Amino acid sequence: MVGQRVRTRFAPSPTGYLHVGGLRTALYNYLFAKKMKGDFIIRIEDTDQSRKVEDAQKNLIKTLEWAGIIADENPERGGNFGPYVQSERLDIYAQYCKQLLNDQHAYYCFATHDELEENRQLQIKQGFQPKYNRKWLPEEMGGTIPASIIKQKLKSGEPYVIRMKVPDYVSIWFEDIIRGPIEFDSSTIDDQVLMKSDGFPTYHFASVIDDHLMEFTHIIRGEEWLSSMPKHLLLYEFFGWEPPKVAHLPLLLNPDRSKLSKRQGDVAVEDYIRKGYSADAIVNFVAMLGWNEGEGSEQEVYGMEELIEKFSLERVGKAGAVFNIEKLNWLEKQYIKHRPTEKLIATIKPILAAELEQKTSLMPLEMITSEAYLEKVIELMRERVGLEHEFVTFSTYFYFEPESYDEEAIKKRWTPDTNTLLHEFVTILESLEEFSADNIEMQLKAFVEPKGLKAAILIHPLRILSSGVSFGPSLYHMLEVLGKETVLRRIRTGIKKIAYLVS
RNA sequence: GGCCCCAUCGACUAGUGGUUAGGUCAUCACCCUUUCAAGGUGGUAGCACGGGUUCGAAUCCCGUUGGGGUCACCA
Repeated sequence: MVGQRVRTRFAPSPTGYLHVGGLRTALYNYLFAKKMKGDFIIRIEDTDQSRKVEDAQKNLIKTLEWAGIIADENPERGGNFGPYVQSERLDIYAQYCKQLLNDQHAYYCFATHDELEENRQLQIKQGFQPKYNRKWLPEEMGGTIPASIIKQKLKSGEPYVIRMKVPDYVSIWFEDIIRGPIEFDSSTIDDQVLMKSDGFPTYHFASVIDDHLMEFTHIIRGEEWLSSMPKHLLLYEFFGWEPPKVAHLPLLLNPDRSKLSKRQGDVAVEDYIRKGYSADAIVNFVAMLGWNEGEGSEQEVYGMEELIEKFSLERVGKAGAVFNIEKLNWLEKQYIKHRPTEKLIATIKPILAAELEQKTSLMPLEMITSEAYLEKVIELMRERVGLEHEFVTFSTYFYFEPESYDEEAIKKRWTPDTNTLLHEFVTILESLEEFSADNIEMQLKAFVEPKGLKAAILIHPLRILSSGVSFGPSLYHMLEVLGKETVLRRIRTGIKKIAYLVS
């Protein structure tokens, strides 16, 4: 064990989307492995055939890679410890199960579902803990069923499961990297089913076998697995294997402190991708939910490389953390603020292209789709958007004519003289040789000051007419970017369109 | 309910016996300002409770309360 190359795993079941909690588990496994110059592996736990979802495995891997979490070994890429899909390892589990049977650490159980349920209800009614009653424990293991009966049942092809025999009244102790020493009494543990009647192993059995065979040195998983730890440890003991080190991560919580779930917001990483969050922000955010650098650090923004460099399991907290979307939003803004313009352009382009398929623009297409133009939009909007797609969706007026005008703002900003002033100023704008921000500002002030008026008297109406809304970047710069032709057109048609409001 | 885990501002957290309990998000006020942002300054706000241990506890121990997880032929 000492000096061994670190190997960690993320072992999701392919039942659908990637949960943000799963993303964090995968992240921590990845960070730890990379920090230790080891390997991170993805294994698919598809031992429940009924819950298997088509394409889920592909999607899981794809989403993880989107986040920058690249596995060294996975079902698609392969590796020296494959197969990495449990349904392809059935013969392996059968073989180890046989060993347990031979060693009398496991036994056949022919109880039916109804029988088990009945037993369970009875125990609950009597105030006992629901627990398998060991009806099928064979004589030679201390039970009542003679070997001959078992043999006969087997021969007749009756369905059965195989259960592990949990020793009575032994203390099971282990050291969790995050939580410290934890102790369980074996009498509280049920005789866990190892092999289901369909021939598939249960999670507990398959994961122990695989974790050993795949030579993982550290198991990092959610706290919901903490209480099944003793079963796993017993299995390691039965086989005479050295268990890996374990770390149980605190849960991610809803705002009401219950386990993070659907119904109270989005839990799928895919939901956040769809909304437009970037991998940088999501990874950064999720990493900080339960881990911090400590030592008085006040840093909030971390890139993947930096996380790898600074991550440590010892600094993972024990208490659950609420998934607070506001902080995510803030982080996203931080990233947008510092993201290279070229990168932003690359993500905006297809979004704009899609918009242009839906709506027609009166502006020259070559112009508004050019990188030079997008760069100017980004310059003006960078500190005003919360998500990348908002360079298009929150800034539509840079590409499309206003569809409506903020009526509230019009009522507030229009005086009886506004239209007259506007008409006069449009003529001035039209005569401008150089349609630059400085020039527009100069002209506007020169126009307004002799009249004893403030610039604001025209600034607001100009903004509303040319953008439709009352907020946005510096007016002069916005007009410059829009261009003379567009600005003149919008003011002229705008005045007509809002006439009903200001007559 | 049994077992297990957890507990510092509304949220994420720093803190490992002696601090005016620090930072970030959110929130409030002010400044900047043509708007909206961004930025700046300042403020409100926290050690769940009760016992110990100690000269001294957010920090260590016990209990209480509260929250969470888990008790399947699901993972």
